Amino acid sequence: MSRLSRGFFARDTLTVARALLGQRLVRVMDGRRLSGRVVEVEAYIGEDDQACHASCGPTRRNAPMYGPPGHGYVYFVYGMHHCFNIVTRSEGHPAAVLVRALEPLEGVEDMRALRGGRPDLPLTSGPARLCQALAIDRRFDGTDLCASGALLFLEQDTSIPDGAVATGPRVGVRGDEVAITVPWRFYIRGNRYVSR
DNA sequence: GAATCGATGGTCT
DNA sequence: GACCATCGATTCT
Repeated sequence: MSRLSRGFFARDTLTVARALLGQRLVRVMDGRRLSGRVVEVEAYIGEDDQACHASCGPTRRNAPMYGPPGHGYVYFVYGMHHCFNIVTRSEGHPAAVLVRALEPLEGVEDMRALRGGRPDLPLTSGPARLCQALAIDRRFDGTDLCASGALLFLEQDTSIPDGAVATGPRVGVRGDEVAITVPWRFYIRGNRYVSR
């Protein structure tokens, strides 16, 4: 199973978002692998995108978005949730892809425990849920997903044909008409693990 | 099934 | 002090 390298993430953000569908996000915890196939993502691109955290220019929080590609950008919202993004393009261009949903593959029992042991709640269908299931928090903010020895990284997995990819407006965003309507959400059509 | 609401704290002006 | 790239429970039709 080959790891996705820097060059994969250094491309145009929409290209990266589309290409991430079907790839495997892997978290190594206590020597065990927790992983899931990426089934839903959203792109946030540049200071002109009013829904992007970089829309007000560089701040302490969004600093990783301005950094090199292939790094994590993890932020804390609503006083209790984390969301995981992958930085794209090149240093100085603030853009990232939010991972919104995974299809659980490895370490399902560990994920269940991390989610509170509740059998009735979805494991990884939602940006905050997957962070909880994979124990992703701000320790991974700014970390290199391409480094050897990384505890969070991506592996090449399933190739998704164009016909199986759906797009639409991003979920839960605010901003101008463009930000609200631009179809920068990508997901695998019909996949049961896509959020909402 | 849809709509609504409370929880809870970091970040930025 | 306002604003959240959410979730889960509750309360409706």
